[in-house]
Amino acid sequence: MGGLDDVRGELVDLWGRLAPLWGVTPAAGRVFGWLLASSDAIDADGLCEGLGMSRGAVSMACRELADWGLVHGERPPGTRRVSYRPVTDLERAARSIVATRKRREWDPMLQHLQEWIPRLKGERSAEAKVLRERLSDLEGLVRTLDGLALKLLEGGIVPKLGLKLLVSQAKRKGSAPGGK
Amino acid sequence: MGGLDDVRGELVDLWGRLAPLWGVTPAAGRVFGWLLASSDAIDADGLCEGLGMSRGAVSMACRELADWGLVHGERPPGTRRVSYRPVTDLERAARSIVATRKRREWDPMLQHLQEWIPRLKGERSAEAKVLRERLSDLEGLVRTLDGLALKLLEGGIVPKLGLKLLVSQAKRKGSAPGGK
DNA sequence: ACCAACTTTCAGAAATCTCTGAAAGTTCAG
DNA sequence: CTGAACTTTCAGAGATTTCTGAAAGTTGGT
Repeated sequence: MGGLDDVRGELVDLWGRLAPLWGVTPAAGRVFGWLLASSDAIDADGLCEGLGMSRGAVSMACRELADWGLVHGERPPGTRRVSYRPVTDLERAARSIVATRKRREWDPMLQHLQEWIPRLKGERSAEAKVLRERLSDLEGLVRTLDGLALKLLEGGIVPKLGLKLLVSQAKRKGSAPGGK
Repeated sequence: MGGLDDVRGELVDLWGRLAPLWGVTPAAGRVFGWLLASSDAIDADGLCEGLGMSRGAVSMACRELADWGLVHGERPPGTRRVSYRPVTDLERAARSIVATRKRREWDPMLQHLQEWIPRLKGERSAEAKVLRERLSDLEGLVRTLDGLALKLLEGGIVPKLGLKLLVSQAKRKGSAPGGK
């Protein structure tokens, strides 16, 4: 009673609210939160009941989470029922998120920039000149961030060694999560 | 007349679609795109006309962009009309975005984690134990990412070469990350 | 091949987010 | 202080996203 259920509820709630900021639907966020708080794999019925969601919503959410690489479905031999478990290797999970966002955000951006800049080459107006410059700057920035993302993806998210260093530095500088 | 207007239109469109992925409303994204393509500052009327948006929407969008630190309003002396200009220092703009997202996403996450973990201390169940472990892992990851964000914020975001340094140094065993 | 056990799909309902337009508020010149 | 010139606010309209629930589709055992 008490503690565990309360914390689980708040966790589900927080993930439900934060998820959209990450391009994940609220339902998927809630499901993931619930799975995090379970020691065993859970099947669709369990999720429906636990979260008060419909069958369809659970199905959609699980599929979405599987697409993001955040959960795995498993079918115990002898049954037809799929149970879900969250990926507990957080490093891997974070990597899938970065990869997906890169594909959805940076890649189309770069693609368009590369097409737009040449199309402005002919224009003489001041407007065109300014835009051309700004787009070039933007391209530089996006390439830089893209490179950073790639680094993270390849090198196992900022190899733990370096990580600890960064973290301890961050702590020293007092970056306490501020008020509400 | 072709090129410039076409590119501007596509730019406005792309930013309108990408903006929500960044927690920015579509309207604000479109306004920013339009401003990027103008060599001069533009006032609310100009934006209404150029983008076909209502007065209220333009006002909201400009306020939002100002909150993110992506545009500045300026009032030429002798008039009451505010004109807007995009921040062209992209490094600074990117920094505002990171700072805002950190505040909205990581900080509340950490705050909750720090509160939840102690509340599970009393529980004996296997569920509670698993959850406690997972939350601790999560805290570690969030702290790591948070530290990385701070690094970017403090250290003039991505001095293009510096970045590579940061990352490659992180890989190198034992040596402290350079920088300041 | 057939059935029972599950899962997925999808049209319409519901909830949420965004925009409009006009009224109210603010600011400055005179 | 007053009025003109702008900006901000906000209730309701409109658009978009998300959820439900039942029907259709799969799958594995027999």
